[in-house]
Amino acid sequence: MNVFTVIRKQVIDAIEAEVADGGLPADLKLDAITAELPRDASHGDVSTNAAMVLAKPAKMKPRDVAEKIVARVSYADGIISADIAGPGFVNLRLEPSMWQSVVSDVLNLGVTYGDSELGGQTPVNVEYVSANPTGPLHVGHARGAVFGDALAALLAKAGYAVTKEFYVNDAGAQVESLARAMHFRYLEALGKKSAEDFATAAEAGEVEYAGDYLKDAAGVLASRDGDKWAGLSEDEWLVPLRNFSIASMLDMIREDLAALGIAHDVFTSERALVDAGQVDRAIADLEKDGLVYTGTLAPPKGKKPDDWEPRPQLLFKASEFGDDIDRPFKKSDGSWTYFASDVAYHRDKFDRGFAEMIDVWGADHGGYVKRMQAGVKALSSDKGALDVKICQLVKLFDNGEPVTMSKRAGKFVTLRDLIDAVGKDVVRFIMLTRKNDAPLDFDFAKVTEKSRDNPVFYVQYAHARIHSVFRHAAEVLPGQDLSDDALATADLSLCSDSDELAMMRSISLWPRTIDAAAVAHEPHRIAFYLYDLAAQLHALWNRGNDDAEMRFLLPDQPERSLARLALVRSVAVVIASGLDVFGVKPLKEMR
RNA sequence: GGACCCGUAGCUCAACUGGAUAGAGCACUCGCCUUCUAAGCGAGAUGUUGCAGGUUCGAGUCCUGCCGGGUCCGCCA
Repeated sequence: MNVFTVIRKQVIDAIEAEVADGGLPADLKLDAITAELPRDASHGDVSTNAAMVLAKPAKMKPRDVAEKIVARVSYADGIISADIAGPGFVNLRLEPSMWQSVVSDVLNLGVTYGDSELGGQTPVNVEYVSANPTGPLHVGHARGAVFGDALAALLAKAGYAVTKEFYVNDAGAQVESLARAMHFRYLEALGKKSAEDFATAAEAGEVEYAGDYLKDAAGVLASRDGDKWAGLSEDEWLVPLRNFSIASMLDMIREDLAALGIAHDVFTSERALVDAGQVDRAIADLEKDGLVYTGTLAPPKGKKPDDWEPRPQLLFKASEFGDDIDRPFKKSDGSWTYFASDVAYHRDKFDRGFAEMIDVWGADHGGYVKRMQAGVKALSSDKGALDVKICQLVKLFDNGEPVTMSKRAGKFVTLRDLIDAVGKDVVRFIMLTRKNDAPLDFDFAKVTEKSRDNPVFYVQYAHARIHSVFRHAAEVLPGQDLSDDALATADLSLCSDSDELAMMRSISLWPRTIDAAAVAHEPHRIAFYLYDLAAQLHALWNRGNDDAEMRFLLPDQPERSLARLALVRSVAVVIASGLDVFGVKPLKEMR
């Protein structure tokens, strides 16, 4: 049960009863009516905008509508009083039991409290990471990885049937460069080339992917195949070594992801799509719809490439679907562009039953969003929807000092470095403390600091404190059953302090926080919610320092203690539930 | 030149997607530990929400135009 939906229902019942009696016109649209916690507690428990929303269509003054609502809703179950405020808000004061009952709901449901039916098990495909299989994951990938994973968990909690997908870009020229670098490392492993040779070649730009990470894989290849590939021409070794390289890089990426607690459901290979003729088919279908033609693009204004020359190309009418210009499907050599195979890939997702798709991309792909959405509209006859979440850059600091990384030297801060430095859970939580489209500062010193301005610590500390209470409770209340089932039957009417009721209100916001975050595709809202919840818990805790009567454990008042234990236990459950969406383990102890 | 993102307190960020007097942390001052973790809590004040218009009962939020910052801009994925 959700307090807000219950109250909203009662407001709507009141309006419908009034309509039936002729006090309000029929056919009013009730969708925009809300029931929410007012920002200011003096405005009551729940506030509704119904009168203001209905005033215009009903051709009445907001306050007149409000009076009609108040007259009826005042007598509804659980409502003590209703009054009109400001421009026409109806403020409701609820029976404390309305909030108190939330506690037992939470204890009965456990971490499934907050699960919703919002999604109706609609299939949603969340594609994230999708890093090129050419090296280990780095910091930039970490944010998209965590974001996508948390978004997937969030949508699952909100009742969607989520598939987590990784798109493997294994068809372009970059994997051939990878194969060449692998071959070089392989010769090095056999002792036929030296590290100096490699450095020279890398310096001259003859070998890309100069990082050391290929060495291990090359060693594996050398011990498996001996010098089998050493005397052959590139034509002979390129394909097998390419396949070997991709496979070993993917293994490495999967291990990196596993270290972050991430496991995708589906890996889709670009090359497999191309080989299966899916690109040809997808483009042919668009051609049938008259959306493909051969033409010449105008050069970009203002910043013209030096080697610009007009060329006729196979183009997609992206501009008919909201993009700025039409986009090329074929390169001048006649091969497909990356965009063409990406269209085929999204067509493939759509055909697999995903009308709702979410792609998580890095900041440098911002300019690609419109064309991909245009592509999805075209290939799905406007039945598919693609939301693209762009994750902005992560700026690394150590105690306020920027951490520089040079990708050139093959030395960038890897995902592993991050995890080794601060731990998986800290990485995950911090990456979710900002909106995806805002840049994020990640300070190695700060994220491990034990203070209020480190949100991970602060939330975990609240959880640990609650567990600490329970460790003591066993001594203070010997023989009491402190299980969730038992606490769910505690007499919560003994928790009637205004701070305790406020705590319950916050707990009751959890389901709607989930829904709102899921609809907006914004997992970061959970981080802020948890932070606020933790702050309230810490505040309530400290009430006990000032006033012994407010301590959770009162040896001479077992009933009241049990009620308070039920309350704080439900806070712990909600925190655990939120951290669960983030893939973070709640801590029972911080010492 | 164009497209996309961002612009809120000295700094870092919120604001329940159009609601009431725009809120937190940091920094600064003062106060709170014989008892559940003081790694915490309480009190104290800061704003022309970049600027100018528009839409309506009501705008930080939506629309238009400027200003400033970032990212990107045919055959790289």
